[in-house]
Amino acid sequence: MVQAEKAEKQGSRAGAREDLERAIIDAAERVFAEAGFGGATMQAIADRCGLPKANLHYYFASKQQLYRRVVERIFHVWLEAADSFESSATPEVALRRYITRKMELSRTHRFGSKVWANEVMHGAPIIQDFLETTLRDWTESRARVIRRWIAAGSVRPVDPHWLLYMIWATTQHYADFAHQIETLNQGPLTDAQWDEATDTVCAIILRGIGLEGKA
Amino acid sequence: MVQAEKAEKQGSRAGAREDLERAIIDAAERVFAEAGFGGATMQAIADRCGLPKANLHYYFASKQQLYRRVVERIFHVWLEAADSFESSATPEVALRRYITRKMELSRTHRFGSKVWANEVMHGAPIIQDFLETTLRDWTESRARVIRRWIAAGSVRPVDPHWLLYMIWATTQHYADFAHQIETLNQGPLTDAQWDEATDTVCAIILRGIGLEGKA
DNA sequence: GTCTATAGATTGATAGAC
DNA sequence: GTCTATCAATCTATAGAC
Repeated sequence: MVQAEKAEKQGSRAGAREDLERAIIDAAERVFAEAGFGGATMQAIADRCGLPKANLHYYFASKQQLYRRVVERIFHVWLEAADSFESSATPEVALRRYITRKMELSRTHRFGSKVWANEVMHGAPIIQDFLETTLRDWTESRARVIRRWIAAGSVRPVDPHWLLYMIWATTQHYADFAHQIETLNQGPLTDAQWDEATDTVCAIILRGIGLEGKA
Repeated sequence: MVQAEKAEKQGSRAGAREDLERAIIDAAERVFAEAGFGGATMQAIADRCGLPKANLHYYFASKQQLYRRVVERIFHVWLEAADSFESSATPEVALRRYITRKMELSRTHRFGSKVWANEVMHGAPIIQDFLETTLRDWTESRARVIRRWIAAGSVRPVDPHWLLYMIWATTQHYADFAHQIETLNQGPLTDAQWDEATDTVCAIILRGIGLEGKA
């Protein structure tokens, strides 16, 4: 049973529209990830969620509006992943939690990550406002935390931006370049390989900024 | 003067066709990088290199064939960047040279990097054969070198694949996500910032695998 | 709210004069 | 080799019956 039908069964209660919209966004996320914005067609999205093409235009005014909802969703999931920066006691725990969470999200939200990468690579024509407001604020706030760690002597002096870019790049690579990794690996990564890759990424970055062994 | 005209001036000598093809590939690289394969149009490529659209089909039978030439080019540039693995005396020098070279290429070949990322993200429909042959052989050959370093005790024990993915991800991030970085930076990175980012990436990775300070 | 049918615009590719 | 003109296919978006 396709997702749209699952959502339809719950049609009697209040959240029916939200369920159907979510089914459409799920389908759109996959299609946009696999074909890019330009290569994706409303027909392909409609087919994937089992709805006539015209219904998509009933729920979302345009292809672009549907696309924006997809990009917004992964963006907010990532923002929440960094709560560890506030809630963790030490830099070691905070960074290890953040990297581990981002690796998990690369595994579970592969398609959303790809859509985001696509959008940014093409100059962020749809979500530039997010980059300039929410993402910039978020980044500077985390950079301040890292600078406090450096001032306290627990982290070696580095520009926090290069460190954050390294964490984003490395973790998201496992989603965005999953196809290349799986080709080289001759198959999908096993649970053990995901754990090992996560441990290695944590170990290299933490040791690289002078943290490993202190935790 | 557009690139196609520059190439045309040299029309009397033997390499005229090659010059024109290169001008077309240069234009195509930019357009594919900015719009993706699906979003790119032959018209946009023709406009960028100042040729009528029909001429592109004279030199390249199809949009897909032109695209493949673009992807092949960046791929071979990257392969050459790793000669340092054979020609360098120590792991420190080899890895530092490789990372530095990859960072330079992210700055000078931004568009090629984006086209490659796009292609892989969409499942490598056009260049899957490269992934399975050339890239796999290249990767395993470098992995063997890294394992020798580990056996010799100069590098901490890590699966070489996770290390290579980290280097690829981090360096290519500066090309693929250049727009995001420049938005957060409120402008393009300066020469000093590129140097600093490169040094920081080298330092974290080398220290992370137990090399920093030995060099 | 859902569907069929189609309008209106754009695209990759080609034909044929020069 | 180069150009203009155009075909055939495909796409987004909408109109209108139910």
